[in-house]
Amino acid sequence: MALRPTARTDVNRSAILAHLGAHGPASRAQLARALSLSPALMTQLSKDLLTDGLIRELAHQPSQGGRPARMLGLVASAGRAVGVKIADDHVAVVEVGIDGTVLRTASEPFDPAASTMLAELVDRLRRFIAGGSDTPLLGVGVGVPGDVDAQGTGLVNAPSLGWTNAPIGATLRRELGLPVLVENNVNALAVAERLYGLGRRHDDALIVTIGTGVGAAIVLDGGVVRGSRGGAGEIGHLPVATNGPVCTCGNEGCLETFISESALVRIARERGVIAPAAGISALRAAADAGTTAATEIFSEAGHQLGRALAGLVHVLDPEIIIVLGEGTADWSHWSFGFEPAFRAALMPARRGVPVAVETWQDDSWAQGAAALVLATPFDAEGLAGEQGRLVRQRLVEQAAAPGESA
Amino acid sequence: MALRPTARTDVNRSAILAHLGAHGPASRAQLARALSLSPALMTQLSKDLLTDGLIRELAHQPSQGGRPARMLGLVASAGRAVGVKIADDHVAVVEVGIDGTVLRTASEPFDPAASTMLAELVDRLRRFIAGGSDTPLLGVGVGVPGDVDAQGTGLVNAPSLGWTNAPIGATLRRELGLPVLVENNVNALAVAERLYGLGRRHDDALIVTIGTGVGAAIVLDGGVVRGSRGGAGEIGHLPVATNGPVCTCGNEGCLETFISESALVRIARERGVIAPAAGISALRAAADAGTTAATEIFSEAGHQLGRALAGLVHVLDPEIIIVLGEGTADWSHWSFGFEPAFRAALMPARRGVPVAVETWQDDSWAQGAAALVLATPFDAEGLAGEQGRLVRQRLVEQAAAPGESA
DNA sequence: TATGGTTTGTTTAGTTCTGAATGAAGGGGA
DNA sequence: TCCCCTTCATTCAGAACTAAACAAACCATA
Repeated sequence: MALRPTARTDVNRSAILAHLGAHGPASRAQLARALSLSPALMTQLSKDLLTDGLIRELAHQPSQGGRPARMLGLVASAGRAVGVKIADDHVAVVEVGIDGTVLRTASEPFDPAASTMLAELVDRLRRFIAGGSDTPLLGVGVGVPGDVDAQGTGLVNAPSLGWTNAPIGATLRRELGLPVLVENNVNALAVAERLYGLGRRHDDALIVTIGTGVGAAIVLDGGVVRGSRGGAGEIGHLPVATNGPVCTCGNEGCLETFISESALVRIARERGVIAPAAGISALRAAADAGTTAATEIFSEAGHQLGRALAGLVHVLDPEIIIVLGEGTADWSHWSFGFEPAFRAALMPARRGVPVAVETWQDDSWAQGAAALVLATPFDAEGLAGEQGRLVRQRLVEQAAAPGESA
Repeated sequence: MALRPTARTDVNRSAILAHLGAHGPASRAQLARALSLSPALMTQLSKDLLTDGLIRELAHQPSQGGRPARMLGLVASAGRAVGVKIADDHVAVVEVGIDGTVLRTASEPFDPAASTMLAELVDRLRRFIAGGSDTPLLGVGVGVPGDVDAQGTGLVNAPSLGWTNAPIGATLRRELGLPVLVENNVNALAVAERLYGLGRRHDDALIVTIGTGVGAAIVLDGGVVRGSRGGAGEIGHLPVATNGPVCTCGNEGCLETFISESALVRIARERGVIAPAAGISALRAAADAGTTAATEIFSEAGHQLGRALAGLVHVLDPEIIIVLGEGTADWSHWSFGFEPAFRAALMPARRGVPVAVETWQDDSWAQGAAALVLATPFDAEGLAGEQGRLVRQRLVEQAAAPGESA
């Protein structure tokens, strides 16, 4: 493919801002190296950004053998973003600063199958946004448990929510008058992980979530893989056994039927480890208390996950596997089965692939969605399309004239 | 002629040439759209290429509502490339024109485990190249059954050849004095498929080879995925059964233990379908003759492959699956088991993914390797690195001064 | 304390590329 | 036939970018 020099300055100015936001203050020389731009251009661009009030000069850094670097830092009030996580029973919303820090959170019950669903969603977001600070709001990121045709369009197919071609992006955009980016929730998480988490240092990573279900996002050559219809990363329906429980998808032996939360609960009930009406918390408590039958259930799940991920390491050759999600709270129990199965199933040449478990917070999903907005400056290939351009535009415009914010 | 064309012009000039080679003649406007360049720049670049004699103006095309397009086409004598396939018992070499057509082929026995292996390889290539036409030779592409650190470096790890960090790229480059690109053979095939085959119309594809082993290459967002160490696409060791035959990698239930050529032969012998000393051709003959026990073996292999590929469709969300390799000759037998297993294992939303079986020729592997050289112009991200730059340079220089001294 | 080396940042001159206006060449309807 | 529309291609002013030289600030070492 040829280079896309369209709107280069726009992309480069934003890339500087994003880099400062993601990696903290940096010198002009560091930025030039990181973004593959000439020092000459960095001088020019940083001058513009300084006069626009988007960045400012910080203290000098001690010399590293030559002239000491004058650091550049973001002006924190330059912008903020709103992230939305849509689940099958609630909506979580967060407001994050341009540097990725969470400023405000909210969570409310929500019925995605209701006919008034879209109006309700708009209403909730309007109220949340109204309560925010007065720094420019750059846009809204939405994470959904399903396939999204394109981030900028935001047409969602999510069987678990009962959605078929739900026009989330277009509707929110029209009603809120803001740039809106919609993406699969695991992919959004991967974007956040790449900006702020461990993925920052890895251009090829496999990001796996465990919780109510199991999901994955694929980072290759620094970008999150979407696939032809935005559906890449669906590892829950990898066949891992020739005969096994019947999955919701109609098949036997899907990975999900062994390791999803409901699968663990089902197994625990069958084996009498927990009461017929008890749930995952009972199983977790039993395992934490050292009940062998309970820890075995987690360990077996870890075993299945380990084998499946080893297969994916062979297919994708990532540098690292990063595990996230509500289920990571029980990782100590999973790892008993995971580690031996994973390592044994790997070819010798791949046996060194590290597996990292990131700390998980309640609002991580929504934070990931917000990262969609804050990541747009990196989006040179136009993954976010027109909406990404609008986000960049708002960042530059509103900072230049901070008076009328929507 | 331009005084000092920088990297970007170089890339764009080459992108034009590659597009013409891959997709046939095109108008300036079409090229501008395809390569995301402005029409203004296309005018400039095509003028340069015309005066350099690399392209020429063809006939007008009938109007499509406006001014008719004046088509531009490659000058066929602008260059050629050599492709090398290295297998565990022989080496195949082809010479292809800039438009991808095979001009000449050769195949000789070869022992990759011999200590004189590199010298032998150089010798064979020297002799082959000496017999070629006098159009400029742009470079040599090498396909190997193993992991390659980077196309331009060409450090190969190939257990099946007994190679550990074999410096194929550096050695050939030094000895031949030509740009050399080394890549995993399935990845090279994917590059060719993307340039000349069905993959031309698909930015996200899964390319699967069946034959002595089973392999895959992943095309995402238009590019062939290499993974962190050039090892992506290894699907032979996906775990597909909880207990099964022990694989050469030491595990149980790898896909390869069910569907590789040696696995089929082993099963056929166990079941008495073929004689204990007979091989794959005997099994094939039996199946072609309609022997149920033989067709069943293929059908079972198809079943396993179908389930595994369905899993990968969920993970990668390709637009299409393309099947290649020596084994495609028996596809009619495979498909009995493949189709139902594949379709059934897919989630409803993905059930429409087409599976295409491409015609296979003996020299397809080597042709794929040659495509590495001819594809370098597309290589904006520098996958081929310095060697790619050299290929482009040769293309421009040699065409600018054909025959004369430079 | 000079001297040379290193890293950072700026300036200058010149190239590459885009946007917008314009010309070129044809189709189709009243 | 004339007029408007579409698509293809070129021209030109100016923006974006780079390379290369230079200036600034600091360290190390003799």
